[in-house]
Amino acid sequence: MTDFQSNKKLSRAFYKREVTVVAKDLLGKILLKNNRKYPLAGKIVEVEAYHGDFDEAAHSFKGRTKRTEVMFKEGGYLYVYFTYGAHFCCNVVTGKNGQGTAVLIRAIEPLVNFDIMINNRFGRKLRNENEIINLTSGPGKLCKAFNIDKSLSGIDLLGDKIFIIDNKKLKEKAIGISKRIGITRSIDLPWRFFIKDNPFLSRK
DNA sequence: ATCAAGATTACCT
DNA sequence: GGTAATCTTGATA
Repeated sequence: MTDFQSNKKLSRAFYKREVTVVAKDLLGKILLKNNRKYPLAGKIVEVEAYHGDFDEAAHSFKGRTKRTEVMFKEGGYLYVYFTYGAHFCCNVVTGKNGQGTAVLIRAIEPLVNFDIMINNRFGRKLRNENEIINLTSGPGKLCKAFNIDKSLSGIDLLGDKIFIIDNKKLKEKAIGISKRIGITRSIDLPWRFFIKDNPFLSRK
């Protein structure tokens, strides 16, 4: 029993707060997915906030569609989308019902059952240690490693299949802030949050 | 029915 | 540093 497993699952109230607050507070927390027998777990080290009201980069900006419906739930649900014909990305829905705000999980530091994540991601065993740093250092990569796909979109993070558990609060000076990555609109919002100097970030 | 864009990644020089 | 791959979604006809 590793120590983080005795910590508490994050509450509905945690997720229902304002999206940038939740985004920052998710850093250092543990994402856990219960597989058949072995749990997959990793520390969240990089996130981005998206806000449907005035943020043109958010999928929810243009209103409800079949794809983005999940993003308008109340905080504490998972929103998964498919992009570039190849990758799934997972988000934590935040705020009140109908708001359309969510936090994209961009990078994770793997903690347990590396062999399963490695197999999920590469379809084989580890060839060299350099592949560890590349395992979950990006939104598409971590979904592959955790085997997260669209079938999990809309799932409740207060359930037992996939959830996030609490961890020690980070010091303010350990957190970095920047513009978001890979978008073409509303590019100046400083809504990317990351743990400074963590080796598992999507960009140096 | 057709089309363009995309919250990315891997592989190339 | 540049770009091809790949297909779902949402918009337009």
